[in-house]
Amino acid sequence: MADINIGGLPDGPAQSTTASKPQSHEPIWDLIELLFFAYRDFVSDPDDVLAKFGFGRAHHRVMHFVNRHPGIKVADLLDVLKITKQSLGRVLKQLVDEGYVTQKEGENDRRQRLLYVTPKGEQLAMKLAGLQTERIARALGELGPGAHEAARRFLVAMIDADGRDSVQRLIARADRARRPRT
Amino acid sequence: MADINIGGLPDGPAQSTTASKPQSHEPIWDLIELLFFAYRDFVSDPDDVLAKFGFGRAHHRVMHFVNRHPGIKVADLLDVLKITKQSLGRVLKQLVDEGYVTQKEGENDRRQRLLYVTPKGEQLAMKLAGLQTERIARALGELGPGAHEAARRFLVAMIDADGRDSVQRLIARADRARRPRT
DNA sequence: CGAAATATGTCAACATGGCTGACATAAATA
DNA sequence: TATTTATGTCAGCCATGTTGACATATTTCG
Repeated sequence: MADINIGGLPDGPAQSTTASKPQSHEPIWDLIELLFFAYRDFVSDPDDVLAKFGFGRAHHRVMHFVNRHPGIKVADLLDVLKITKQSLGRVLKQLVDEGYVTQKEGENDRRQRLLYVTPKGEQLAMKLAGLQTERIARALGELGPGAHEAARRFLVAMIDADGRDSVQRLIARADRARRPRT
Repeated sequence: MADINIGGLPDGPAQSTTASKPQSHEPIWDLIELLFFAYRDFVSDPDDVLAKFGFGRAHHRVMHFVNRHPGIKVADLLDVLKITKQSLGRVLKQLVDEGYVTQKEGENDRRQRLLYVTPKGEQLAMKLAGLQTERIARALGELGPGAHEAARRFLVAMIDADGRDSVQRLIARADRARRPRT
């Protein structure tokens, strides 16, 4: 343990022991700031790689979700990213033009453009996911065995109540889609 | 087993039980995606308020750190935010011009511009922190009593190893600065 | 003291990635 | 057939990041 423990205090400033009361007491400074720092570093690893490809974070997000959810509809991707179709269109066009993503007509509904990564696209997506996994694995490795589950539960609880179900379904569905063996 | 997963199953797809092995096996999809979703929603609450003031996320970050670390030097703020002085200068100027932040000459070193929030600035900063605290408190409230500590440890571990110490010192220092009573 | 380093500010130009609004096309559906 | 839906696209704007060059005070060092 030693000096891990941000403030040096074993139980936070006032919230830890009163976590059940949601009144607007003192801000939960430590988690507010830690979320900022953790996320800042979390996205920084891929950024360096992406720069070499002439891509940015927007491309990363698209690549990630297309790779992870093969055959995703444009509309669903928009919903996940919560951006406009114009913003998506810009980066998606580049990814398609440069051969990282392909589009396929929907079988039932031929208006739909289902999105898939190409082998080249998958390679990049997996590379980026690998970087982020390294960081997460290192972090989890420093903590106890329950850390993965604890982190997952915390992050899920942080998501908007209404979007939470669809996010969980999305992730669950992807697990089935990407790993048919088991 | 059902297909809602995330918060449900005690041992995930493959990572939960092998969390201690840091080899680059299968990406840790769930945490990668959950970090994205959680952070996306985490910053969305303040965004709405900021929009009414004509401010954006960049202003929020500056307001936050100046409020939380009164008298912070410009150089230190740059270091924390990891942006260029030109980017900072733009938003900082607006915040100063509109009376949310003030600058004071350093006592020892008169080249320094130490940054403070005005009462008006503090009000806004606390409002924003309150929104984020609501979300965090709600999340922690849904989880067990150890959740705050677990989240803190996970987030700290996610930070770059080299920056981690300075972040922890920063947070610890701020706790002392902002709450001299105790 | 004078030179060099430091802390900050500023101008100009550019890139990325959000946004709105308007409009076009093809396919599904009522 | 008329309408709705899924998608694409053009045009322009805004926020916020970048680099590079340069200016000004002030401190520090030789």
